[in-house]
Amino acid sequence: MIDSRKWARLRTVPTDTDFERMLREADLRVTRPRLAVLTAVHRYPHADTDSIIGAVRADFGEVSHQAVYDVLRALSTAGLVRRIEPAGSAARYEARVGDNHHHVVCRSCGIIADVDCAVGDTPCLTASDDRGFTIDEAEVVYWGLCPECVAAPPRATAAGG
Amino acid sequence: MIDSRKWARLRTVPTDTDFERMLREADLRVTRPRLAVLTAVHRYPHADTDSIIGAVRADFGEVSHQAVYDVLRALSTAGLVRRIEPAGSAARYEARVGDNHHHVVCRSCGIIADVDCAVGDTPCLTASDDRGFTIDEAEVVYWGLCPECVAAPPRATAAGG
DNA sequence: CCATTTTCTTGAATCAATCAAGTCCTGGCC
DNA sequence: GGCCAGGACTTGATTGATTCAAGAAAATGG
Repeated sequence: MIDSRKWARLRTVPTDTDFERMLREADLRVTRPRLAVLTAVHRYPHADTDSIIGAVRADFGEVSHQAVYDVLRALSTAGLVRRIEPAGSAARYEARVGDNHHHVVCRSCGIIADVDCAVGDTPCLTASDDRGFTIDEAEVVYWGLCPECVAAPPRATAAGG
Repeated sequence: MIDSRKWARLRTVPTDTDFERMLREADLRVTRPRLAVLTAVHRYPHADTDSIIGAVRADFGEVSHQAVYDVLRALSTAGLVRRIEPAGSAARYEARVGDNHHHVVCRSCGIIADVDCAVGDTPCLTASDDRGFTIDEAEVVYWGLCPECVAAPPRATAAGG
């Protein structure tokens, strides 16, 4: 299911040592499950919790689903990963943090892609009327169809990614 | 819990007959549960399913939760109501449809307010790079704190509305 | 008023996520 | 290098929102 060798050939990515350092710098204890989850999120951007559990178990061994949930929460809180929840989908996670990028979601197959914001670093923060709210983030989700689904709509609705 | 008389004094809103006409025009059969749900969504914008069930039962009588779920789906599909799902919240519904407005969500109490888009009728539809997707909608959610929560953060986290 | 088709009721099931209690392990200390 | 305390992981149950399924009831067209 996962060919990490092939993947390693294709991209330059954080090593296990990098992940360890990231955890330490975030004041998080370094554990195998955490390294495995961090690796999985980097390897499979926008994966949902279940896929991450699968990936973690594939290249590390049995880990409880609860541990993965705990780790994902810890990493999100620490800012090492970002949690996204497109309507109609379970929570998904990505390792690209710190910039304010947005997402395109395919209505048909559910696949998600990143989109840089055109308006600068903290974009869109200007609502026409903020209703008195103190706004700190503008989240943008573009909905449509991915190239594959435009060409040939798949069997079922939503999912996968 | 619901003072419809007071509410009626304050706003001019669709009457029961209007709702009936809306349903017929959408090729939906006119039933008491549907009228009740449609009324509730108009009366309580951004309410979640559970609140809608409560409102429907309060001014109509016992209705199964399943019926409300079914009706909300039918109304959403027909475009008579719009379903929104802010991260961390259950599905919510609003009757303001047809325009592309956005939402501000309070991180503390969960309350939602409408925000008109500054950029025109079909705003934000221009992603910096659409990744080959065919985009048909841009959904914007502003996150922050509502005026009340800025002044005095409430007891618990998230919810209400 | 009847037939057809849709909608509603009842009750169970699913899925994602969380809670809780106990065991295990990491990191700091001697 | 071993010990301790608090944090992290395992196991198992539970919640909450939503959906599935089968039959009863009601709405529309004739």
